[in-house]
Amino acid sequence: MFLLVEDNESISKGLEYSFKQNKFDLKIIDNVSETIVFLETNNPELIILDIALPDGNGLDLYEEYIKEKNIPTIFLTAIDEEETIVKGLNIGADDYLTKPFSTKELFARINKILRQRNKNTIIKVKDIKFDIDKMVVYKNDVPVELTSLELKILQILFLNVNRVVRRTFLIDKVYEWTGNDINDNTITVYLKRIREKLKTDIIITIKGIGYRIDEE
Amino acid sequence: MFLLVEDNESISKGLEYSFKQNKFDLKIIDNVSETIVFLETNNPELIILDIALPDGNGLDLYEEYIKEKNIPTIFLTAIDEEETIVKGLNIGADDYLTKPFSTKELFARINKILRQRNKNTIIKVKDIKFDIDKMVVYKNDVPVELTSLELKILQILFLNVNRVVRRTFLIDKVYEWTGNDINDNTITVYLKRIREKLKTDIIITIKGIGYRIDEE
DNA sequence: TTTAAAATGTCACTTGGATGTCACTTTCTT
DNA sequence: AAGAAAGTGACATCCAAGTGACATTTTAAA
Repeated sequence: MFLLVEDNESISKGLEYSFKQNKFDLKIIDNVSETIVFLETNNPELIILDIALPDGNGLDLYEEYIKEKNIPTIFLTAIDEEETIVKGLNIGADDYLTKPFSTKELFARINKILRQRNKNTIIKVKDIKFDIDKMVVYKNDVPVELTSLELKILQILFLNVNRVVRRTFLIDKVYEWTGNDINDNTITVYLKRIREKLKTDIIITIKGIGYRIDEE
Repeated sequence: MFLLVEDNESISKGLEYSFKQNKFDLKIIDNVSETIVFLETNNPELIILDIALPDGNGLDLYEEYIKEKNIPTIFLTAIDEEETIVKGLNIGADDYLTKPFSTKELFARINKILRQRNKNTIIKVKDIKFDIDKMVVYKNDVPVELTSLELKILQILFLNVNRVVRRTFLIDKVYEWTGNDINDNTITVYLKRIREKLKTDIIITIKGIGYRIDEE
């Protein structure tokens, strides 16, 4: 099932029709908050996401609720937003279209993404490989046994290669479901354990801020 | 056997040669009516179909005689027909190529389609075989008796070979029709029963995340 | 319709690895 | 050099998955 998040009715009605023509199941939502709720219990195979929405910003929505779920996303942007978006793009897994766009082009992009999808999403940095679909980490092609929280944390870092991940962000993401107050040191300890198991130095500490993985 | 329906001789001769090179059996027909007759008694595994034909339209031919037979089809189109075709496309099972195209690309698409085809019927991992069409599971070619829910769960795992399937996802999929709240442990128990019946270790537990079947 | 067998869903219990925190040390920054 | 942030090793606790048994529901057979 596909998800379209778009508040412009002329666009959403049009796509609704085209998708039906092609026998695709398309769910349409026109605001951020409903989308968040929807994603709690649904896993669309692909999301088409407008950037400008009545109650928020598509990019933020993506960063906070979609990225981690690793759902392929196509952004819809007005031309003047183009600059903004390209920056945040996890190119390969995601794509964007500038309005106005042709349905044909949209379908072409969907095809491209779904084709890629069938391959595994693997992120490689130096001698460490993270297979997101399998949720397995390899060092020199040998699987490394990580616990679920270690995986979760490392995944966040890998999904943000070349970008600093704040400690607070990690705590938020990893423990959002529970109401527990988590000791700040816990994150430190996990980072230690991850480094220990991977025997690697790819995770850089930025003191006072967080951690970052660099690719060369 | 493959079927090419194309009236442009420079294309058909070229492909005839390429297919022979690759030891593929290719039947060539240059019009609609003969194709209809041919399909009454033959079932090519894939059809490459030109849209513009001397005595009719490839799309109509497809709609009326091919679609129902569920034969994978690649359309050949001139650029200005592109708009028309994309609409009718059963994306995934079918594909299209814009003329001029490279033989290499054509073969790539054929491969892709045939791969999907095979993948969707029988999936084999180690000594376990899952026939999706029949919905039967074999261990060393001996059918194993699974209940319907056990099958459903195993099917989801097999359709996601090499990918983690989250427990929540399993619950969603298996019980989407009912509104019942399902005990989380239920999934655990089913996994136990499946493993018991199959006497296999192909289902890997990823603690805190879900389950995964790996093909080697 | 009745009845037995099979399927399904839940419970209580176990277990070993996962998790979170502490007290302490080291490193970085100014 | 001092203070703050991050790293370390050890430890107590917890919890997710696994298990066997059982109650209930569905199905098919008599």
